[in-house]
Amino acid sequence: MSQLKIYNSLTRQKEVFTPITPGHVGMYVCGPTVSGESHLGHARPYITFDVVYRYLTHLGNKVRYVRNITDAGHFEEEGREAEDKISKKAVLEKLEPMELVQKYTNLFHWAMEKFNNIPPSIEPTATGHIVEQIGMIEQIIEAGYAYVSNGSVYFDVKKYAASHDYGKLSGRVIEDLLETTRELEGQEEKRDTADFALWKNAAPEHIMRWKSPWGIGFPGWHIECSAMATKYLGAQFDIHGGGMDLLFPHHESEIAQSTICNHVAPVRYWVHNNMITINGRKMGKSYNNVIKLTELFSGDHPLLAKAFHPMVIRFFILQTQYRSTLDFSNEALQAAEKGLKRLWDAWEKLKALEYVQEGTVDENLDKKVLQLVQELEEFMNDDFNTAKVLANLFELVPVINSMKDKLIAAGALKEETFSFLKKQLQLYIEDILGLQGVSEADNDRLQGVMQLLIDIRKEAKGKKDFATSDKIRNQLAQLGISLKDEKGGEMSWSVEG
RNA sequence: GGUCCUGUGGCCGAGUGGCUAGGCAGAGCUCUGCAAAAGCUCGUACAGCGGUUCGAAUCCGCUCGGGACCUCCA
Repeated sequence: MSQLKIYNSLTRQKEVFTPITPGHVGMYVCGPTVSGESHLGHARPYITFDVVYRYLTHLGNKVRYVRNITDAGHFEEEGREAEDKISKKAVLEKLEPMELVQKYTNLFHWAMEKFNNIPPSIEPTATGHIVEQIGMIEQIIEAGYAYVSNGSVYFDVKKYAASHDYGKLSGRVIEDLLETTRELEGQEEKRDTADFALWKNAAPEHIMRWKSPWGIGFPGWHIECSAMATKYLGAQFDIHGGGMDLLFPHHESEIAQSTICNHVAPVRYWVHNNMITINGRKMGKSYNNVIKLTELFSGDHPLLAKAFHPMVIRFFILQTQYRSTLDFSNEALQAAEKGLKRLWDAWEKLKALEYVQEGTVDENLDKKVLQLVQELEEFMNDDFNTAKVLANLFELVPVINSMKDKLIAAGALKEETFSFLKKQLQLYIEDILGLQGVSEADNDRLQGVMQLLIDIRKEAKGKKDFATSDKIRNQLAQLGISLKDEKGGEMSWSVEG
């Protein structure tokens, strides 16, 4: 049995994964900022780390999966016009900030459920942990690595860098950071442009504001993750995940803050997913090329040829290794849609198949199937290579279909191979990859009606009354239900997306 | 400008020295009342140039292209 290896952004290589406490894994993933709707790009980390969570659990670990909700808002822009992002938007929409936060949190949860993502063990909110954040900032000040300036608190990067490696994670060179001159106003509060805010004083018009030892204000950009991760996972924990775009400054700063407070590197394995691109460009607000999840599911977007089921998105994302960029296009999504259907149909067929001892065992086939199935674990252990897992699953599809259609004798596989195949596919397709069928036919009445139509059509076909049998099939097709004749006179149907 | 990543067949995308990735689309065949599905077969791809090597998509160099981060960002 191979060992799980994870690519660690910190060391830039794959490392054997060893939890700090055997049998237990602490995992923190940067969650959404609920000042707006999630888009396709946001789907990637949550699906990626859902699979990581599922796989670690499958390996027998008790995993505490913490994913925050950023509801305190960050700055839209640094400097004079600095405004709390959430309060600013709330003014525009004439909503209470918390009403807005609730709305987008609900939408986020709804999307997560559609993706079949398992909810995290703890989903802490930034606003619910102001006390912890203030406490952490006080510790940093006491340690001498932060200073108060005009009601704000800044982390002293230069001082930290003198004794620590600031830039280790992101590959930044501290000298370059210190040299960078920016023409942003408000910088005069800082001793150095590379310093980052731990606490910001709030202008009177800010709606979201809290009391602190330094006056009325709100927490800085990076402190919430440090505070909540420390609280729920301890001073040092196993995995910290997030998008690659968070490497700097967010995660780099998290390391600095936590290291000062807890005197230990906070994270053992930093794991980062790559971006989803559209026309080769990162999907993001600043590029004006986002497709929101609600638009994706409804098809209501000029760039979309049609609506796409959340499972299709999940499958689309899992077809790529998480550290590669993934380019969006209608063509690619439609390919994913058909691929998922093919895989799922075969899986459903296998589920319904029972082992029969007939014919002789085809040793070569048996060996091939066994290998394909056994490799699934190997691929997952190789830095969660879901792309390779899916490739193997697809290689098994013709075998399953051939068994179903009796092109391969039911006994061509050894009984133990057959049951192993069934068991592992259940495990990998449903439990680990978390895939589901896209059919919306889970409706008893529809099932009954369809069975009736199938019976009538069978009778008609038996009498060579093709006019009737074609009428049933054609009219169902118009309703978006496809009826297929199978070998042996059986019929199957499915609702087309 | 600095740091880093990347360029695979019509599209998406695995793959870091020699063994068919896979999916979608396309072509042919089989099965079939027809259709669909399914099965079989096929395209023989690795930006360009040069180098290392018995052998490179895979290592090195250069050229060209794309991108990320350096600012909120999954």
